[in-house]
Amino acid sequence: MAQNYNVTKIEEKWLDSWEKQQLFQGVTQADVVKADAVKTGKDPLYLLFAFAYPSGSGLHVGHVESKTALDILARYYRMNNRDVFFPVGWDAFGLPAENYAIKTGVPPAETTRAAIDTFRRQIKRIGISYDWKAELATSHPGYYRWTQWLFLELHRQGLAYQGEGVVNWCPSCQTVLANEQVVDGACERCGSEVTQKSMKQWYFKITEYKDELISGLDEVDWPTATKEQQLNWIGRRVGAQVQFSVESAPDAERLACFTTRVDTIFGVTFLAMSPEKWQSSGLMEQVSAQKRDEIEKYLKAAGKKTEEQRKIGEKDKTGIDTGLTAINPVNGQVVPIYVADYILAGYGTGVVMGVPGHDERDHSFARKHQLPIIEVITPAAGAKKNDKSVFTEHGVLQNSGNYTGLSSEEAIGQLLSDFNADIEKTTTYKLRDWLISRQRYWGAPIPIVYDPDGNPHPVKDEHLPWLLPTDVDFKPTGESPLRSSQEFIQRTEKLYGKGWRPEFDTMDTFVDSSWYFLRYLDARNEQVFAQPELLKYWLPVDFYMIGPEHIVLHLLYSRFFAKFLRDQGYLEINEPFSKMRHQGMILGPDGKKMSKSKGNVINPDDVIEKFGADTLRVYEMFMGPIESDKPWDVSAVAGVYRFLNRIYDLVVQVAEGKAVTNPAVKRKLHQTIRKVSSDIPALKFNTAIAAMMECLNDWETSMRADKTGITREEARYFTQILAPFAPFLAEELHELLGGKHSVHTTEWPTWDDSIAAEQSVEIPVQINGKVRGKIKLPAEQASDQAVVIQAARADERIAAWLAEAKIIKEIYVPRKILNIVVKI
RNA sequence: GGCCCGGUGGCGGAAUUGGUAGACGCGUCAGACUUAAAAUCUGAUGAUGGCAACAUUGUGUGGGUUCGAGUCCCACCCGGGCCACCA
Repeated sequence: MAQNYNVTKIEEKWLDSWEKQQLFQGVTQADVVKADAVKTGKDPLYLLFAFAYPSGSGLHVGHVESKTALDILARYYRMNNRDVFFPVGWDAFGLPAENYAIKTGVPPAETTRAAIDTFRRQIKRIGISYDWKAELATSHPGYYRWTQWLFLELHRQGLAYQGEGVVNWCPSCQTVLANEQVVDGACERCGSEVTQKSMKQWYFKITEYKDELISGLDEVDWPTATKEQQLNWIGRRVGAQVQFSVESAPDAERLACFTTRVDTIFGVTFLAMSPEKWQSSGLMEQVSAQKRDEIEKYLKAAGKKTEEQRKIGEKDKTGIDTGLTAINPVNGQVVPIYVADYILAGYGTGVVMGVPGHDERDHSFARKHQLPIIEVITPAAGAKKNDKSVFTEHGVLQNSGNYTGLSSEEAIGQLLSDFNADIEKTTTYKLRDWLISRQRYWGAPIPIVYDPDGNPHPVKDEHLPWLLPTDVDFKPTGESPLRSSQEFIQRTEKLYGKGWRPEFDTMDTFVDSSWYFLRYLDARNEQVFAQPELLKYWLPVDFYMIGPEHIVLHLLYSRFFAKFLRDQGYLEINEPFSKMRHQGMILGPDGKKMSKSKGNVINPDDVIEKFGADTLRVYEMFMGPIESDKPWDVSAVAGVYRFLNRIYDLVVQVAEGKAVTNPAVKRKLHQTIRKVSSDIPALKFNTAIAAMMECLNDWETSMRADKTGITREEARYFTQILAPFAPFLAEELHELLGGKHSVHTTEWPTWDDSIAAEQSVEIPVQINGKVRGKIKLPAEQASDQAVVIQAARADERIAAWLAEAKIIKEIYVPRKILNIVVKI
């Protein structure tokens, strides 16, 4: 009877053998690649997995899922004669290692190295066919030397600049955060409340590419949701800027308001300025002395508010009347000017025309401050009214002078042309420049030095890599840890002169992780970040698998770098990632997100120990569609293990000889090859596995019945289509069946449609859309409608249904269904 | 509040994109083997009624289009994710 095959022994045997053969390695050597490309004429394929942060807890089942999925593609395409590049690396800089260092004093370099070693061992153990020769880690000087080079390139082009500004400050991490890293007013990483602080920081001018970052999305095959989120983040809005002059100070600069709804301009009953805008406007001078105190008080209170409190303010819109008034350029209406903290400083102009009739925020502000509310838009005829008190959609203008009766769209166009001195078409964006300075240790040092007068200068090329010092105190002080390094300061003075100081901040780790896919192509090159020939040969990335958590930032930044490098002549592509998909999350057996505190974590090592890596891989691929979230099912894993054991059992029987082809099983095999061959490129791994299971079931049944099934050669096809999924078992079985070389270097089997074709067809027969019977016909007769109808009428059950009825219509969809429409 | 996914047996999920709903796997039940258990094998398994053939019903809800709807259209309900005082 079937005995479990010795998983551990087999898997370890092949691990060893593959390692010795250096299977799948070495493709990144420039000369090899060029020679290969010319000689073989192979079609290059770049498969990319979003590299991981090597956390101390090691590989989890989620990693296994996405890595296996890509590995299946890599193996499949190699067998289909594509030149596959499938690299691996580590997003090794980052906070967890530094926080650990703060706690224990163990340098991040050490913990990171240990973590990488663990990951590497685990990844090899599950048989991922990475090209290890291209392995990289962002914390390695050989890598961050080029991160620094990239910074300097941007600097040279004026796209890396220093700016003083109010920044998000995380008091717990003791660092500045990018806007993108602030979630609901809290630090994305540690959850502490973020405060505001004014500092001098380095920025990358990503806004330079804002329009191209939008239009480029048309070129790529990405999930629409991802594109939407990118668009949402860039936040392009077309609207108008309306100039309001200040009535009480005719000489003062006019106030520009951004609005997407100029059509509501007759409904303006006040102007509102953000506190920040007010402070920089100089309007305070125009205000009476007693008002001034009140306003100062308000500004102070607003400045103290945290993001969280501002949110609560959604319901309670505070603000203060400045006593100043402005003139509506369209109708000359005089309206009061308020300072209100619900106005965002960073969006539009920081001044808003208040239209309480048609904007919910303005509405609640107006009610609180007893300002008039004018209705100037009504729903268009036929349009549905929603029951909200404030009508915020487009409609038809009312109480709007000459414009009354126009639609919103018409009015916007008219106003823009009638008032071109005061109303100007404008586009605004939410996207801000990227703040990259971090007051942290474990990151790439910003390659800038300051002269004794405090002016920044780029670190000279010959001084790269601008090494991260090691003699630092990790304890957070609110200042950059690099300040505590004697070596760092001495180095700077030695190389640049007395009184020179290095930049003490390091770069946001997103900088490291947003160009690694370029470095993979030539990871050991010390002259350039990658040779042009290699970049040209491999780019763009053909398929990128990435977790949904990196949708916005990582992709935006990577695209920005690619476009920048293209403009500098290094790349020829517009978009770095042609096709992208996201893997779903593997949930615990309880259907909840895995977490240590819930105790529902599945450890891949345990599964490997019990069932082997093949079972782990096949199970994870069988769970369901790759992009959806799915819970772990402990007993279903055993089902996959049974499946693999049954394959082993059958193949051993075949290898022992005496196997004869059973035409039905052979047909099934060809159908299965066809199905698996189309499912893999479509990422439908679960149905590919189901098809192999079906094939095995037929094969097994036939073997049991009369010792027939498929021959040794045909069984080898089966091991070949199994190989991407279960590389260890497939290799073992292939050898058992007398395969000369590794199954992974064989050519993908082809199927024969004529063998795969079914000989007889079963056609369901419906009466009025309900299946009442089935008829079986030889395949060649099934396309003849007359024959099919005749056969259907001859069928006993159908005849009974037709006896009392009058046939109205017969619809035959060849080989699929016959529907007889009758009247009873 | 906006946008994006999704809702199919006891469970994970299939369904040639408008053509037999429930492939495949898990679980459950019954049986074989066993002193027994595990493992393995065989069969059954959406629900309701029936000894059975079979009938009715069934893909979140209510309508619609169609010879035919899980699939398309309209309205709604529920769950998940992302964004959100963005004017």
